[in-house]
Amino acid sequence: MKITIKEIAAISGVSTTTVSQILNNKGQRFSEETRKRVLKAVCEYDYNPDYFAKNMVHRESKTVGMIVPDVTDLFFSKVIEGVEAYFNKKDYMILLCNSRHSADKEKDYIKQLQNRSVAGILLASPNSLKLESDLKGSPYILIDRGLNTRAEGNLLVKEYSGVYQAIQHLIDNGHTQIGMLTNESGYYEMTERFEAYYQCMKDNGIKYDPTFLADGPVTIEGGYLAAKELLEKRIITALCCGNDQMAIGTYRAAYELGLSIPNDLSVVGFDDLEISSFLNPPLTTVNQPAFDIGYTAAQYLLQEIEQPNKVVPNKTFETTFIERGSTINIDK
Amino acid sequence: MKITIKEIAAISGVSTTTVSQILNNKGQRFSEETRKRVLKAVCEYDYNPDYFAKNMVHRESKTVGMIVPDVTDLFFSKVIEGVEAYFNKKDYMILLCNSRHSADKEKDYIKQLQNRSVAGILLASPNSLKLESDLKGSPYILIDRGLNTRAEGNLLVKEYSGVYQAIQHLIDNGHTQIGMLTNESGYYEMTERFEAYYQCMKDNGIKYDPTFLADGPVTIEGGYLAAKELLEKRIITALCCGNDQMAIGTYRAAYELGLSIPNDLSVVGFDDLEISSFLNPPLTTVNQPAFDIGYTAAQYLLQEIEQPNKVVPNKTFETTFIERGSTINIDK
DNA sequence: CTGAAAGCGCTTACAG
DNA sequence: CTGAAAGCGCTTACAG
Repeated sequence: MKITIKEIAAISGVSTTTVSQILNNKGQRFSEETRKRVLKAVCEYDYNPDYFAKNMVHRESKTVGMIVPDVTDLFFSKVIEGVEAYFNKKDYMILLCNSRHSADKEKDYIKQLQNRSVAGILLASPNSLKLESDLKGSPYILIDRGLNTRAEGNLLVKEYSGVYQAIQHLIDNGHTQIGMLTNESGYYEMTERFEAYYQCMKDNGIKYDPTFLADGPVTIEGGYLAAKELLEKRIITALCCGNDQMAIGTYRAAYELGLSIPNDLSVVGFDDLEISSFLNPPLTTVNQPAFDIGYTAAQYLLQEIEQPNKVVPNKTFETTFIERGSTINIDK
Repeated sequence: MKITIKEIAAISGVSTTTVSQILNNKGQRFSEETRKRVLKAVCEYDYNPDYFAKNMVHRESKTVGMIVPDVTDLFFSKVIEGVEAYFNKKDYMILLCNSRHSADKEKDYIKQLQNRSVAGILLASPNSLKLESDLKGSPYILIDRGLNTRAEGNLLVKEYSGVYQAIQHLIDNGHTQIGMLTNESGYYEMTERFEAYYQCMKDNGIKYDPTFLADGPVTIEGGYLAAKELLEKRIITALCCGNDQMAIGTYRAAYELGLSIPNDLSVVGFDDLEISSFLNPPLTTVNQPAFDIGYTAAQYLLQEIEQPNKVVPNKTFETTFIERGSTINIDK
């Protein structure tokens, strides 16, 4: 068992009150002599106040929970990195929960986290709207979820304008047969991205054809399967993928079907993962600042925790279209 | 504030002892009637014993710490997934720490975790040997670190035989000018992989040439830079990369230098990340079971926690050479 | 079958 | 300048 404040007190010949006060820089000045004596004992025996006992009285767990749909997802792992970076500076630690896209698990995790008296919860989930009532009671921030029922603390990403720009770019380069890989399981941003695709086509007078769409999980494998299905059935010159991971899957599908990117097929993604610029050819995509999103979410959550009455601002993150080698001009 | 056991007791007109006993299925049978009454109140007010108070007496934090060098690393995120999958079943939660490859940070994290009375620590680090003395006191398992000073609980991966096989495969296919991308910052497995390369070359009578080596961080970017440096200075027909991420970087370097994979350059990686089979061409690599490694590490740690006197076995994970499209036979 | 009391390791009024 | 005592919310001997 670890050494206790009582023992430190005994060793240095003072009361526990004194030890506690000195350690917390509280109360009146103690004689330099006793301070030294206490500090020496503390140091010597490597005394650290017990976390649980301390929390019994203070109720500051200095812990937040973070729930993500998939830790191995390249976008989310970058978000986690941002969250961790901020909270680490603030002496908070993160209980990481991997929900595997399951709303039930998310619900369980929220419950568990609340039972542990976490100071707050960061939730990244397509189901977050349904879960907001469960979240009540603890401060929380929703990540990767534009709209929610609150007026503040919303982190928005310009999904729409990013994709719109990408589609416009394709059209400007002579493409009209443009497909899209979507995901209809409830990710708000996927809906936004589709809307942008739809609207941009429309604005350019290109008729919308639902057979140019394929749906699948937002993973490499999901993109591969969706792309394969789509490319086998329709002839298109460009494909807008729901995210970079799906684009990576598309590369493979194209390869297997003997289509060369970008010559036979232009491809654009969304996210601008680190890996995307290393693909062959480098992926044209839309950048969103994953690390920053996590970092900011963490920052907002801490504000909610520490200053519950202060209004948490909303924040909109820019997206940037990045042209690389996977798209080509097909006008003669 | 949450509702307390005292209030539940008051509401159901019994003592806190009774409530506690009933909730924990302890003690003598209580009359069916009082059980019901208590349970009803518990349910109605959604009472949950306070985590900290409970721990004050039980000291079972049901929490483990996990320290990884980089959460965005594709190998580690897979390991995390495995760890989480196991502990979630066991009602444990994970405090995730991202050390960013810094030994100082690792040390801090260990300290912090211990102060929080975690039940155990999972450490993935090239510095783990140096840190073992800090770890003393809590149960721990080292991940991704073949040898340590302990006789038990070692997780070994057959790094050596995997790479040996890969190199032999290259040689059998006519390659003799084989380069390697290494990392000398202390990762045990990187050393193992290099050793295998070295030995296999030697066993096949190919003279070892240190200029066929390039060193760099075990990331995509690191692989890109190292490969570029190497490929610009030496003509080689095959390159063995320290891991798949470095191989991905190599694809880009080759692309920029106008080298076609596999025609101008055969490439092999290590890890068999999900993404690797989707590369263009699909990467020839050596599979190691990242998820399993995490899962098993978690399992072993839990055993150490729950049965401190029982010997934790050692376990060796197999690696499998997987031939895909990035290597070619260059014999006529 | 049930409850009063002690104790887990801290912190914090309060008193001197 | 310092300490005795109460209290945080539980659980667990112990007693009846």
